[in-house]
Amino acid sequence: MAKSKNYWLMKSEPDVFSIHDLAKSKSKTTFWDGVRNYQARNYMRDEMKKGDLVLFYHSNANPPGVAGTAVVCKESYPDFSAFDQNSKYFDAKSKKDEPRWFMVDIKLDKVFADVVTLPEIKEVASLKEMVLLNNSRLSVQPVRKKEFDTILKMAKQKS
DNA sequence: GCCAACGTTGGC
DNA sequence: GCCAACGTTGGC
Repeated sequence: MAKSKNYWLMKSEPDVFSIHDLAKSKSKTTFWDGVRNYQARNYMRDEMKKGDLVLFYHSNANPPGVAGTAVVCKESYPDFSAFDQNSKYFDAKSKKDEPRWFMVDIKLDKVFADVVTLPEIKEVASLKEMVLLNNSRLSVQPVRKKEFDTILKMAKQKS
């Protein structure tokens, strides 16, 4: 029996790290450092599995929206930026022998020809229950398969 | 740049 | 354990 995949949405500010930065990264892969929210951490640490699919969301962007997809290619391990005093993500409370923050690696899947924008997502009745629309501040969040597929379809229709 | 929503911190 | 104060996120 094939194991079932989980679906996620991860937010990044394109001024900091956009999907195009991911496309330019070595092996089109990056580590998702800097998450300092317990709920988001728990999803990454406990539930994200290799092969899970991710909607790559541009927050604080014009327009905000889903810019493409990625795949989880390495399961959770300590976020080493928390140990680095020179990092803006440094957290003295995260110890190497007892890390507080975790991250995963993701690899680019597709860059959408056009961003599926937040206003477009808001217009779709079947997407009304997305965490994105109901807990706008959570930067790593689960997405239902149906929602993931709907957004892929919207991206295709635009291209 | 504003500000609503919400998570975190810390005094008590 | 409550909750006020504060900081951050993120849409607009």
